[in-house]
Amino acid sequence: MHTYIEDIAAHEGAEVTLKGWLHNRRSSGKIHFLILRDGTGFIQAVMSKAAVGDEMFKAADHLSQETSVIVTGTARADTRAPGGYEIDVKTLEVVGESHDYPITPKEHGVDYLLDRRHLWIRNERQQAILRVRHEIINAVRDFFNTRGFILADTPIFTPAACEGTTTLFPAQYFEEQTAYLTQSGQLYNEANAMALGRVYCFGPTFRAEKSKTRRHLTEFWMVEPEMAYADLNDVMDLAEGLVVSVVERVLDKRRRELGVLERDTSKLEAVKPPFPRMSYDEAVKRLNEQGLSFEWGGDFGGPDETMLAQQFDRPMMVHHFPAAIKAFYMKPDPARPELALGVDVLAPEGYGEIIGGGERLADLDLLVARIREHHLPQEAFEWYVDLRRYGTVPHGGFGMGIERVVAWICGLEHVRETIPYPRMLYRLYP
RNA sequence: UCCUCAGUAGCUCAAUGGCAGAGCAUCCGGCUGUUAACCGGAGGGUUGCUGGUUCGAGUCCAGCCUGAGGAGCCA
Repeated sequence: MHTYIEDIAAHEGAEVTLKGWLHNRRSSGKIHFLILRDGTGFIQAVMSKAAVGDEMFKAADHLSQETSVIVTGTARADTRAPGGYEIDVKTLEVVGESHDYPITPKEHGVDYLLDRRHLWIRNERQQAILRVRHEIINAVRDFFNTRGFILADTPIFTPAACEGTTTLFPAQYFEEQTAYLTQSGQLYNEANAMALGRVYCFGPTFRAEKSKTRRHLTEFWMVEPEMAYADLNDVMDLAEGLVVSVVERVLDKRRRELGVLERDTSKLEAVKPPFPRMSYDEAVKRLNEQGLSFEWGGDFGGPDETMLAQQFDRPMMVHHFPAAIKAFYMKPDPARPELALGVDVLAPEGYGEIIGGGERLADLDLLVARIREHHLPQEAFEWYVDLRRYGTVPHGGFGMGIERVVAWICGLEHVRETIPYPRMLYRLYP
């Protein structure tokens, strides 16, 4: 049995064994300060020459960064310790040596760190981010699971594009057929919703876009809920509830990690319902009032999204987009067919779009016409069209990009730090 | 794909067209309360690559390579 650092408070005054790695070391002539980490936290182990004797003290002289060690000693409360506790070392055993660890306590460039991502994640800050990511994913799953949604995952190998526009990663599929890595579970989700009522899928998504920005990865994780018998308002209510629930959960369970990241939590505490909801028409008007010349009919760029979101202290929604800039499966507004019943959720503080979705096109004839207009091969979509042939109903849902949500909640500059091994244009290692 | 910027010691960065430097890391020595500990010493260089201008190029010019930020596209 050994003790995890996160549980140290329960062992005050007792002798404990910690198993971990040496994170850093400071030394004086007759006293060593060894910073240990074990994946659950960091703690300072104090080794005095008088307590352990010359031999063990000298052996600890040359312990280097990331040496794996087993330390036994007494847990002691100490106001000088950042975590409130220290260990007075009785014995120390080296499990595995570490020489010339490449990530030193000083600064490093992003490229250098990404080439050593497998080691970079040992860093306290990176650990905090990955813990928040874990909490966000759990919060998302709990949100849907406690509301009657069924997890029904969609395939990663797909026969054709879900949305004709973006580029796909091809893969050889047995003999003569090419498969593509999924760029959205959307279409399969609709079929699943017709079977199970309310569903969600949660998995990796692949986009072969040559995007080179702080908001893009080629491989990212997306959660996509879909509801039968739902309209645009139901979709917006669901998106709002999800975001509020996730932020509350992180504030509740991961305060310590947000502190490590120096996140201004007052910005997150402001994330309360209701979120402002604004039509595309209104958004265009606002942009022009703010001095950005934006023409009706275009899609928002980064600066446009930032300008819109900056006017509020919580996420905002833009709905009723021009149909021309949205996917073929979006339902047109019956009152104004040039508009699509889609919605985007924009995160505050300039983080941009975190959710995109809306009400789907449920009418058979119109869907077939749209597939033709978009020059998509109808044979590949016959199964999807079937959903309109056999008991079609109003339905809708959305997709939420996990990495963008993590970046926003953690207050990060770039989504590359939000996933253990980011895949980007020009980056496939490690 | 386009635009902008960057590339010098293991790492982070200095160096007016004129001797290649500092901090950290590593190694040696000192220190019983350090918090990216501190103090003293040592080793460490094909200045991304190729060519050009010049008495002389890390520095100026051209091309290429690699990366970053942004655009487009999207979550």
